[in-house]
Amino acid sequence: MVISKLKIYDTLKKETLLFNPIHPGYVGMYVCGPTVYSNAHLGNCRTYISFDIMFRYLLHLGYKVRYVRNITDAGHLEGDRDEGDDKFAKKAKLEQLEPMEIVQRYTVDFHQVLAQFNTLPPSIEPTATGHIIEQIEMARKIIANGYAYENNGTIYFDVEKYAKEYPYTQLSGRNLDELLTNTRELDGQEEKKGRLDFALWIKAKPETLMRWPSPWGEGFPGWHIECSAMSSKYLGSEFDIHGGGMDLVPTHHTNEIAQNFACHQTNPAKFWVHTNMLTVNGQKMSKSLGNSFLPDELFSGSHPLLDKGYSPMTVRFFMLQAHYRSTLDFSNEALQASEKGFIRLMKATKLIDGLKVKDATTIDLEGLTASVYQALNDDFNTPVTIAQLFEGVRLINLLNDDKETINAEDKLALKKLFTEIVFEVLGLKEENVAGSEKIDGLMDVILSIRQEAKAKKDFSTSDFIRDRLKTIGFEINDGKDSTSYLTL
RNA sequence: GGAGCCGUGGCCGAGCGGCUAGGCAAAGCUCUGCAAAAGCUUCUACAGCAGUUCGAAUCUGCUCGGCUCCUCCA
Repeated sequence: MVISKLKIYDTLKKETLLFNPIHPGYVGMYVCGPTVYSNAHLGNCRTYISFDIMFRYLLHLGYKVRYVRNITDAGHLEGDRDEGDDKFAKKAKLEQLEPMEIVQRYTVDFHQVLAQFNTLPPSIEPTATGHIIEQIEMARKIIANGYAYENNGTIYFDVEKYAKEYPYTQLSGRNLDELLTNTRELDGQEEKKGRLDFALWIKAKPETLMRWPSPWGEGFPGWHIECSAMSSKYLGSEFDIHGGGMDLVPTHHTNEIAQNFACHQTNPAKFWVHTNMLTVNGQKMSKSLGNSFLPDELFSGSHPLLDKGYSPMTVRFFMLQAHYRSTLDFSNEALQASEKGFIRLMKATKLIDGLKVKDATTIDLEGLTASVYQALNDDFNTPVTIAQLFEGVRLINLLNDDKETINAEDKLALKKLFTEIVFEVLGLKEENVAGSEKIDGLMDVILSIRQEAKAKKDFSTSDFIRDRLKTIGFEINDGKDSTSYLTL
């Protein structure tokens, strides 16, 4: 195991602290997953790619990680008014489908999209509908502990009572009094005692499609309770990392912490980790603003704001060139720059195997390795990690041009560094893998014909071959005594 | 209205008291039949104003501009 001095920023304490797992060698991580009532857009993907990096790096450091990411497939209301249809029922009525057909469709879509971005599947992916009993049980405990009350079949969390004993607004940094006075007056909330109270369990109306029996009659769970119930079930009442998008801080995660304290008297997570938003022209990408990109529109280039399509790995690389806690602006120019940079990185990575071995090493491999790990240990700073890798790219190219030398042992270490960081930790992979034996053979034939033409100074033929190959994705590079090709 | 974040060279984006970020683009050079690739070199910036400091992109205050949250949102 690499000696880790990993530091992570905790939203609750508002500082970057040394990470030491609660149980040495083991890490429990919970990330709020998607509500599967529509297609995942790129902003959603950014969050899950960010947590994928954390998952991968923790695994790389040798931890046994249990990564739990839920699927919200019930109980998420439109407008959080604690009444009316949930998002699935609404969409189901619209499309004349069963709510669970909606859930299935978008769960499959979510998995396909994330697989294209080469994210690892979580260890456990629990659903809200599969944990109704746990949610009811948790609501009962919170009632028994005195922090929730029933009104006509609906259970509300008593925020004002809770806030007298616990720092309810600690995560968001808000002032409770201002929240109480500034919160908007919403319709249909006269059943609540306090205006900040939120529902743990909601009574079903006659037309409600998704409903379950409970001690308080038929109903369905509130949104926030599912994460509290499922994280407690699979990771215990205290675990290492709880993550999600920054937009979950003021409501969802604030309420989750409140539920956990009210039930278990504990803050569930040692580190609260939040990813920043993906923006388009400076504005948050979101469905309601109508500026969201679907991954497929990006890959194919069919979105009106794009000049061309970009591959999943280009997009992943693009996202990793910004830190997860910064906003990242999405544009053609930025994507194009990333595309070229990514190709350069992959080309150099492929060159390592063919480097000539000498007696001595003239590059500072130790320094390079140390700076790469230093960057990753600094709150998963992938942009700096990549900057260091490009220093390595320069060195690889110098080695390839015989301007520096490397011995056998260091060549292995260089190979290990690039393989582990580029592929395992950053989760990048080669695309357009051609290199089959038949293609190699075919290219040998074509290149030898071109070589003959060059020898006869028939440059129009040799250039024709080179240009045509370029248009179909083969880059021809004439070396001193040999010619190589790369697939782009 | 309240809470908070941000404004870095042509573009993207790190840094967060002194030390080269990096990628892309542009220019020059080396190499080459010409290219490409690669290497080297150049462009050395921190919204504005004032202050703290031996020293500020980095700390403080104000101004301007943008964004997020307070309503579902990753």
